[in-house]
Amino acid sequence: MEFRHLEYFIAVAEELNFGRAAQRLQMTQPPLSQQIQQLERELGTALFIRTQRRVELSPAGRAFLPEARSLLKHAERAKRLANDVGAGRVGRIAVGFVGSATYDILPLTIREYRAAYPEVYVHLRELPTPSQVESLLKGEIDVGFIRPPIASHDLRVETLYRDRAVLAVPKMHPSSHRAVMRLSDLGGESWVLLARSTWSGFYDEILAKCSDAGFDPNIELTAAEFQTVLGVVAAGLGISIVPSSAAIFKREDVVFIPLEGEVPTIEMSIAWRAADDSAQIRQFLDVTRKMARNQQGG
Amino acid sequence: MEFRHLEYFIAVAEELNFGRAAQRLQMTQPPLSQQIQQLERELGTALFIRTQRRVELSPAGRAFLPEARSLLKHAERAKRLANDVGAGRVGRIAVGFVGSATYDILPLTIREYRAAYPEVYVHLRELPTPSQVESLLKGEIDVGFIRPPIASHDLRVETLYRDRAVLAVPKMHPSSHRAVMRLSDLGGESWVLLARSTWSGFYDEILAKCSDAGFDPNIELTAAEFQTVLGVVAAGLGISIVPSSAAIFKREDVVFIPLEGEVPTIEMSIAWRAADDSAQIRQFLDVTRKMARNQQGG
DNA sequence: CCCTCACGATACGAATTATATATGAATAAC
DNA sequence: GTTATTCATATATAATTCGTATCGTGAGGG
Repeated sequence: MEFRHLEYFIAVAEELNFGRAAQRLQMTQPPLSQQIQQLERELGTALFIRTQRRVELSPAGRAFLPEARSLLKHAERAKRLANDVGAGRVGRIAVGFVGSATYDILPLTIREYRAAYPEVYVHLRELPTPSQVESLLKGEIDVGFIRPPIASHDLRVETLYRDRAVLAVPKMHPSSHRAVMRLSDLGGESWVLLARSTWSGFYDEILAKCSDAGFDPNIELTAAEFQTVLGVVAAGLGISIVPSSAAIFKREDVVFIPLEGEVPTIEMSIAWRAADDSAQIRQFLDVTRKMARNQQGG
Repeated sequence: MEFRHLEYFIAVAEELNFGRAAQRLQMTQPPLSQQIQQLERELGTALFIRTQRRVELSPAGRAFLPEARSLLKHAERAKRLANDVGAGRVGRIAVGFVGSATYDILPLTIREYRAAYPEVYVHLRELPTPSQVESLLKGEIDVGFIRPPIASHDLRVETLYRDRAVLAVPKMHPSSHRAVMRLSDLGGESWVLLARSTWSGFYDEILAKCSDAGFDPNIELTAAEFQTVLGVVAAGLGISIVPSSAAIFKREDVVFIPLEGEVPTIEMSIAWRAADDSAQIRQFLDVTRKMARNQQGG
């Protein structure tokens, strides 16, 4: 039995006339008769009673008709489902992100993506960059907002935007009134940095830039989140370098001062499996890129 | 899309290897690859990710797999249903019957048929013979226990059993002690007969036999059921002729006396549409004939 | 009563389609 | 580097569907 037989059967059952049914099916009558006979042979029962003048459904045919219809409908649904999933209109995508992505790019992207693909379930998971690399490779997440650099040939990385690094100093600090500063002025300070485990690239680069500027920073303490870093700065325990976007945590007692010259690169990137060319990923990346562009302009 | 494609897809999805799947399907690998490609083209999406070394399901394939399985199951159910209905194992049969069939043949037959075909819904309807003829022709009932004769070329009739006609007289009747009587002895009696509308053949035959016996019966009244007839006989309003099976309505005040010589034919028959050669009818007739034989023997 | 029409079944050739064989390309394992 | 494995492609063959022509059978009309 093939779907063809079901379509033929339904046509004959509705027309109760082989000739008209054949016409409707864009074919001639003899093959239609044959196909119906073939179906009846397979079912082991007659579907029609041919009374040499009119055709009518047998009890078996009457029972089979709704089944045949529902089978065709079911098949259509299955086809559309496969197509929808293939086109990324329905499904699931697991998104990893570093904490600092929640300041701007993540909520924008997720909101936009959900509006465009309401049938895709978006699973969100906050993870530091190294864990995201693992999770991507394991397939636990499909895409991740990360802080470069990462090293894996199986992953693709794309920079979304670059942020200026700015100095964060307590309001009571003697230099808090200055419009701009340079790293080389800061040799004697105590430092509060974002923990290396959260963003190793940033940490290492700050150390490298300080070294270039001729000093070895005196690191008072490290914290896992920028919010905590700023809290500690506010308490007067030291100064820090943060992305300008961290300024959304506005505080009365902290002042942000732009840095002159070579500053640490502060990039937000998105990463995904190189082997994954699914529509979901493609579409999610498109939305993300668009949001990144908009944000950079603003 | 045809069922073939679904079977092929499931095989590949389960083996995740075109070669082994082809082997399982008793075919070679190239046509299997082609058929899968054809299916993917129709669905507008890839079902597998071929990574040149291993095959895995795409998201669309993962979504489509349970649908494909359920479609095949659904098709199997539909086939079995058609076959069951065609073979008369499930379905519905509407049975008409005259009141006097409830004395013996009807309950026996229905009980036996239900035991043999528990999935066939048996619809029962009490109707006098002429109404059954109409209902059979209209298709409102499929088979009927009737009292012959009936006249219709579109119906088939088969006699199930013949009953002796016996005389029913009140206990106080002067002849109530006699072992046997003949119609010709009964010229002067008052008669209570089953209404002509209930069983015209019987009524007409009694009149004919009486005429043969040399008298014209004085019909006091007619009733629609034998039970009522016997009640009136018991009340002493007259005597009657009834099938011996009507003796199940045993009453203290009525005596049944066998008739000698030519007695009215008392037949129970079964009728069905000549055009109807459905399995249900065939099987119901078989059961009915078997019950009729058993009963006659007993 | 014969003729014609309508309708489904059958017979057979043509076209389409699925399948098999042979082969290629790419990758992983030794 | 070589071999084995695996899926894709090209071409040939087999199967099957489909179209054309025709038959058989009732029903309706003249």
